[in-house]
Order: sequence, then structure tokens, then C-alpha cells
Amino acid sequence: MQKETLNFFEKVYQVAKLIPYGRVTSYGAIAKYLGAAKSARMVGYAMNGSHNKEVPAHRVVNRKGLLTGKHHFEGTNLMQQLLESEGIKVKDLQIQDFNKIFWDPANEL
DNA sequence: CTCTTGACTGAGG
DNA sequence: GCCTCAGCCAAGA
Repeated sequence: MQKETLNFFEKVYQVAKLIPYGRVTSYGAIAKYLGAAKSARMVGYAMNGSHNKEVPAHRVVNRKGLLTGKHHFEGTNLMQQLLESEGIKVKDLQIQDFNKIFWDPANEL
């Protein structure tokens, strides 16, 4: 019987994988969808292990659409590069039209 | 066990 | 819209 925390991490990965192409979401949105809106930080923490997974962590940003986690990627602009490759416009770690491409799992899923 | 840190968020000024 | 404070939970020292 796994702990709920472990299940939480697993769900984070699952939801992250479900993020449509050219869309982004926030840590809080995922956390809220999992029923742990107050554990948004845990979502980001879970992403630490996302490197070994097929999780598109570059599509997950904070509520402002800011690429706060870009420092966890290789290089200095890999995250922004990946997003722009999907048609997402990014300006200095800030996603443009964030409200338009924002994907809320609790609402869309 | 206690303290610090962190890919966060909401409320108040 | 920006800055600051507090709450939140888990992992590491």
C-alpha cells in the first residue's frame, strides 16, 4: 500500500503527460485537480523526478505563466526553447497569451 | 526531533 | 500591477 504522497507524485506525472500540445498549466492547477490545492509546491517538488519520466515539465509553469523552473532544465534557455517549439510565445521567461493557452485539468479534463 | 529550503499561491497594502 | 507576509507540505542536513 503506497502512501498518498507517493500516489500524489504519480498523479502529477500523469496529469503533466496529459497536457495538450501547445498548451500550458500551472502547479496550482494540477495540485487543485488532485485535491491538494495547498500543495502546489509539492507539484514542483515532484517535477524534480520528472526528468527521468516522459513528463513535459516545460509545459508547467507558475500561476503567472513565468518559467520559474527553467533553472532545473539543462542550459539556460532550454525550457523557453521547447515552449517556442510548440508555438508558445515566451518573452524573458514570461509566457505570452498565457490566459489563452492555459490548460486547466480540473476544467478541461 | 528541529531548522532550512523550495519548479507555489492567495491575501493585504 | 508590484511588493511583502503567511500558509502549505515534503525532503535533506
